[in-house]
Amino acid sequence: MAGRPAVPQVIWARPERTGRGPRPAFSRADIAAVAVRLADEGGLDAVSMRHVAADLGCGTMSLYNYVPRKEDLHELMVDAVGGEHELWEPSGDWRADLRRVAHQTRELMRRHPWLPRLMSPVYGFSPNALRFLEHCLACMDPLDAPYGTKLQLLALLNGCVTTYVANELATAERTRALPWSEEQENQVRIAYLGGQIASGAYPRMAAAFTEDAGPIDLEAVFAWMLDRVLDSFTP
Amino acid sequence: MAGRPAVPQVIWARPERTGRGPRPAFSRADIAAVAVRLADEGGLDAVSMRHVAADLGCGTMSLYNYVPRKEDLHELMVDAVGGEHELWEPSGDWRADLRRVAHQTRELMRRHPWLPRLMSPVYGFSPNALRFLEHCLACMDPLDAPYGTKLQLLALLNGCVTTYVANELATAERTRALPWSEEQENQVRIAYLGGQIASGAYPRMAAAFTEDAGPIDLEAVFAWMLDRVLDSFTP
DNA sequence: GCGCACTACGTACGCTGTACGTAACTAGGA
DNA sequence: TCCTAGTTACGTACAGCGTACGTAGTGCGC
Repeated sequence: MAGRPAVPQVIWARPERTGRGPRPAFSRADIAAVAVRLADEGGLDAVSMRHVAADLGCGTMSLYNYVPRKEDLHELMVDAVGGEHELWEPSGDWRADLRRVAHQTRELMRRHPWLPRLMSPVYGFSPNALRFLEHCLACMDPLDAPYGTKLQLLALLNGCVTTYVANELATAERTRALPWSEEQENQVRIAYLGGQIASGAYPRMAAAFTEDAGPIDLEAVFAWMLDRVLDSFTP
Repeated sequence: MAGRPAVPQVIWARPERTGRGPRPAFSRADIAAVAVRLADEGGLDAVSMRHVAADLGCGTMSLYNYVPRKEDLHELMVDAVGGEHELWEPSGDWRADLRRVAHQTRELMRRHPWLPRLMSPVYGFSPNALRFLEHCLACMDPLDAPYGTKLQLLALLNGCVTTYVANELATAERTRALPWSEEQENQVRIAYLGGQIASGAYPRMAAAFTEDAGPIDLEAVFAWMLDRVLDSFTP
């Protein structure tokens, strides 16, 4: 009715097996694992329906029986690596626990550099995302605040971690597909930037870049950021 | 030499006009304006080399004389809307000024919902980005801290704003291309989520969703987040 | 045992970014 | 002043993408 409106579907609401017909040759976990491996090895661009199907050993269009749209494949991938989160018994110190969560998330994203680009609040309802959220809320049990506030803090924290790691990884991930090296690219960019700064139009930027700073300790900056966000939270 | 290594280029280092040959029919600003309009109207997917060229009124491949790679087109777009930032004389209250910057950035992203997806630190050296950074640093002149620290705070602030707005916009932007309505999609997702919560496996999530919360005030949450990040900063 | 819902998959369409070749044009050096 | 080298303009072509559709074949529920 109404033409062909294509009923919307959340892939998690679909049963993996309905009973009728031949038994499926693969599980969702199989498919997600293949897609994750492809993305880890060749970047997100290497994850195409054709590649995943070929790696699984089936025809391209067969994959559509398991994954109706490519976006659902992405959702499977995010959920699959979300399962790598280690969940522990909360210690009673919610700040320490959330710090640990954040560091773990950062490690997860460094293992799977494509993850930040796929992160989206609409994926927040996958099975492993629900387990993760529940765990974070459990860590915050000692904190006396409404759940709404806790969820806001979690969103803020995860947002900061995501952008931080995305920035960390942006250049590397971007460079992967380029025909020239990262140093070459950086050299050109720095040369251009140097010219702009030398023009005198941006005195503070110039000062910032000539400032005697020493090498940046990414770990320290990350920890600094976490402290900013967590320690400031006094409900 | 060395085969065809294709020398890397930052588009800003290329002069718009070299002197030789016929005078170009368009300026970079023209091209950026067209691309931005297309993205505003039809989402980022509507920005293809063919569409932009057609809208400019030239052949597809002619566009490559102005924009060597599609990524450069994105860089042009980010820079162009960066020019919409209103820059003012710093008030002396750096927190208030940065708050104003953040609100402006949010408005900018709501006008151009594709912006968060294109935001990347490698675009940070475009002309308008330099102007913007210089302005932010000027706002922070009353703050006694090394420029390195100021830049970290700026990165943190911009990161939070970006993810916050990205989350705000994700569903809307995502829904644009779907053949079914946003309510339909949400209904399906909520129904599924309700089933999961009712299973009893996620007691805190269940409590969070049954909590008497009232409607979320996105403005208030945004302001709350800014206060968290800014007020916590005591060098 | 019948029928139907499912799996499997080849073909095809429209779209993408862009490499390459060719023709027209114009400014700088002789 | 003319020549020529570097640019602009653009059509063609290719490889790859997501996926709609049609056609077999399979096995569970009735």
